[in-house]
Amino acid sequence: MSYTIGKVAKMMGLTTHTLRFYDKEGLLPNVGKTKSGVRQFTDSDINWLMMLECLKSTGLQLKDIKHYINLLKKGNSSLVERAEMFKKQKIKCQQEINLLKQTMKKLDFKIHYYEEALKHGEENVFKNKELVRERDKLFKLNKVRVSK
Amino acid sequence: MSYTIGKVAKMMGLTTHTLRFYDKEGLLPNVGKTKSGVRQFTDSDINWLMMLECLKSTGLQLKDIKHYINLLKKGNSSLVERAEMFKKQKIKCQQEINLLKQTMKKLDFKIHYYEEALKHGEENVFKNKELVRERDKLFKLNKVRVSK
DNA sequence: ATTTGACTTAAAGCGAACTTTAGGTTATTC
DNA sequence: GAATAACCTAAAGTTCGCTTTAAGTCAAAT
Repeated sequence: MSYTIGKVAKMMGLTTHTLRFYDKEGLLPNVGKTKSGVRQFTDSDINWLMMLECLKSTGLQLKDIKHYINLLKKGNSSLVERAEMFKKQKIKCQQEINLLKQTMKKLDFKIHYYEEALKHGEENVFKNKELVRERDKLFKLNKVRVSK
Repeated sequence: MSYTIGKVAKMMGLTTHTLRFYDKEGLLPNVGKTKSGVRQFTDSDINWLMMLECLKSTGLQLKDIKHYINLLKKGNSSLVERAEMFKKQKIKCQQEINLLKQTMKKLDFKIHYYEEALKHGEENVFKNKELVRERDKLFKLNKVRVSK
């Protein structure tokens, strides 16, 4: 069984343009072509595409994935480096999550602020001392030190 | 008290280039200039810059922040829209976090995979049925339906 | 007085991941 | 057999948030 680029695009939720772009970038090794140049995707190409999507979803950049392809081609001798790749990526991912959690807190504050503003008028919001404390805790940039 | 662009850059951990860029983009309303054209930042400009950094950290794009500036200028009548802005942003942020948590699981799987591969050889990893199940659970793209 | 360093504008460049355009060939369907 | 749909390559364009470059003015220090 083989699939045209259009079929594959639909299957994967990508555009044909994106698939050709990936091919051009060397992210689709092994995709064959007919004599007239039409790409023929096999099931194994589809499987690789699924893997590619998964790697993307782990936050890897396309160039990282290309590097990963090269590591795969090296076989056994690249096992350690491949493992390292994912460990590093996990750390980055966790940091990202921590940052977003901080961000959530700031957004909650802003939302709280606007609730109060709608209830009591914007000019009265910071008469609520609790809100002032909350703001100061969340929004002071600790790197900033305004020394005269 | 007023500060030159260089001082402010140091204070805020930005470059002078970035500050001029923000100014050009209309993200720094109210920054004055000397007759010779040199920017003079006041404490209130610094405070606004801190707010700007905070807004950025909530995941807003510069154009959103610009829009927010316009809303601020409108005063009271924009309260509801400003509130909406942050509520929407919170939803986006939560979705992002959920995605990254999924990503973490995938990375954990990959790391687990490579631990096993280093212990028992890559060709033997999927003799461990538990790992196979784990893989299938995490890495099946549900949007993909390879129909004939 | 001249050199150094900080400031200015305007415009081009960058990196990531595509997307769009242009111009053309092939395959299918009525 | 002719229209239409799907494919092809190559290259330029897009968006975002800066960064870099170029060419110059201005102010302070030696």
